[in-house]
Amino acid sequence: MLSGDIPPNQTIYIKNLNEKVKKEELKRSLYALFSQYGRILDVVALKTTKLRGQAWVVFSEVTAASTAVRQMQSFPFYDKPLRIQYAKTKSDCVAKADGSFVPREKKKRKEEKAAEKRRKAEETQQSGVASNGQSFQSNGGPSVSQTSNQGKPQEAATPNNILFIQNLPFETTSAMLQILFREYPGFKEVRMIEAKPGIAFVEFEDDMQSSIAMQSLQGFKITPQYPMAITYAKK
DNA sequence: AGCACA
Repeated sequence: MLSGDIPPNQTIYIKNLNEKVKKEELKRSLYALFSQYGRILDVVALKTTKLRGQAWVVFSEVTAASTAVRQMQSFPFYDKPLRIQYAKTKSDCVAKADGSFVPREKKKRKEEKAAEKRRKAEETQQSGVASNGQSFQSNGGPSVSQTSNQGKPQEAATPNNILFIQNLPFETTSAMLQILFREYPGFKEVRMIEAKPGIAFVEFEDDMQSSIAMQSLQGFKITPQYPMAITYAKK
């Protein structure tokens, strides 16, 4: 099997990520890029020596993960092709949702393993040694787990640097759209067609930049009754 | 290359 015989999982494991990208930006960009395949429950990325260059994107549906694995395979992301597989284990946020979550002991490192051993010994002989002097200060990360966003359903959406905007109020002008879209890096131009009111094309320099703008402005209302619907233009 | 949940 191409995915390295790992069974399907609603979480995808991504490697070969550009390690120069800062963690929060990386998470945001991954969220932006992958939310086209479905609702994302969490994005996990750490920059420890063991885990830099990798990330996990947790979808609410396995089918969304499958589509993402296929369609975003080798997608150039910060100048490096994504390598995507299914994750090997269930994500905590999923376990928490289905009730199977059990907080793990931190047996990641040798010292911690040793600590655990000590602890176990302690347990068995009921000695009251309060030896664990670790003042465990979690390094204050805001842990940007996205709150409930509306996920766009999963269709064969092939990324494109050109976005297709629909459901615009007829009075929308390209100048109005420019004001919105030019905030996003890589913006090139807005094109509208006189004969077809309510739609527009917005071009970016590349797929990634268009994806980020799409995610950010998805559903944006120019007027209250018209949330804009953004998809990739057809190639 | 590397599968975690600060």
